[in-house]
Amino acid sequence: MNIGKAAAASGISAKMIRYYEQTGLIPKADRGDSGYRDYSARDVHMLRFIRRARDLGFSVAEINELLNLWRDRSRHSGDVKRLAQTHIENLQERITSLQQMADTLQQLVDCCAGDDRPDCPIIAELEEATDRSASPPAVGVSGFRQRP
Amino acid sequence: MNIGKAAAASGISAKMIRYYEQTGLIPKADRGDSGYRDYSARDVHMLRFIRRARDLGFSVAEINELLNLWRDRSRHSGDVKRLAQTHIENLQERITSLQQMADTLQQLVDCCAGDDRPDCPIIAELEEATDRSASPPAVGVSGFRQRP
DNA sequence: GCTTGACCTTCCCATGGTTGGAACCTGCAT
DNA sequence: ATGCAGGTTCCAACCATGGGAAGGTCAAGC
Repeated sequence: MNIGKAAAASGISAKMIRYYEQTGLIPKADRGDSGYRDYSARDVHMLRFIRRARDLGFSVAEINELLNLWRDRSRHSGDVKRLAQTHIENLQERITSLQQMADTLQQLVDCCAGDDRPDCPIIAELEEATDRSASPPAVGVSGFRQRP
Repeated sequence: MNIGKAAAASGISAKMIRYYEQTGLIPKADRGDSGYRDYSARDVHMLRFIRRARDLGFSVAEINELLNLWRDRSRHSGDVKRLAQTHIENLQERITSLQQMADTLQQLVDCCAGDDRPDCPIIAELEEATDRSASPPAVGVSGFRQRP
């Protein structure tokens, strides 16, 4: 099977398959007489494995570990579980960080009139942070009010 | 004020200040006789503005727009609000995506015994996705059960 | 004056995962 | 034979950031 077929069958682009081979994530593919890479069903299986791991947000380094565990028939599921849990914690950290950004920004947006006047709490906040997390004003961010 | 002081005062590293200048996000700094960059309090103000925008997850391109709006005294707050709202949507998309990953993975982790045996629903899932989103099995992912 | 250490300058390189393109070769169908 | 689709390698770019080398400058202490 050519790299194009393998790409279509696995959901990983031909470009990335070559890249994974180059960086050692996957072993070097066999080559036919023409020099074209040749992939077996087993290879595609591995590529699909990689694809699903990427879909779950694992880094290439983590996928490397997962592949080793996958190949290791005497693996301990505890090792897999630890890896996954660490990754979940990683994801949660990123989520928390992004959510904080979104929340802060949403507060500002809620206070912004959004009209043709220049006064804007969003700009004001960026200009001079009021550290609302320490002492949140009850009335609203930066004291701005919507146009009545 | 030297770049080091400006960096400390703004929270942006000297490296990044030079980078922002090079890429045109900020104007070229004045230079003293020695060739050292010289920053005014106003410059630091702008750098802090940038820093806060980055803390809210805005990209450099978006910060460029924000800076233009900041400098524009006849800006329309509606423009700022739109920019911020688009960014919030962007953040929410990323959050949703990450949360889905975390949820899926958490389900798998919950089903994994995490002991010294090789059987592992996480590996099994990666090996052959069961597309649980389409028809979620009530009993558990991949039918794995914890060791009783 | 001279040394020392901290700071500045520019320039290049690396990260991670992915995509794009150029230049060239092969396989297959007409 | 001709053309096109798809393979090959290599090089570059993205974004934001950090690291480091090689060399110039400032300020303090002797």
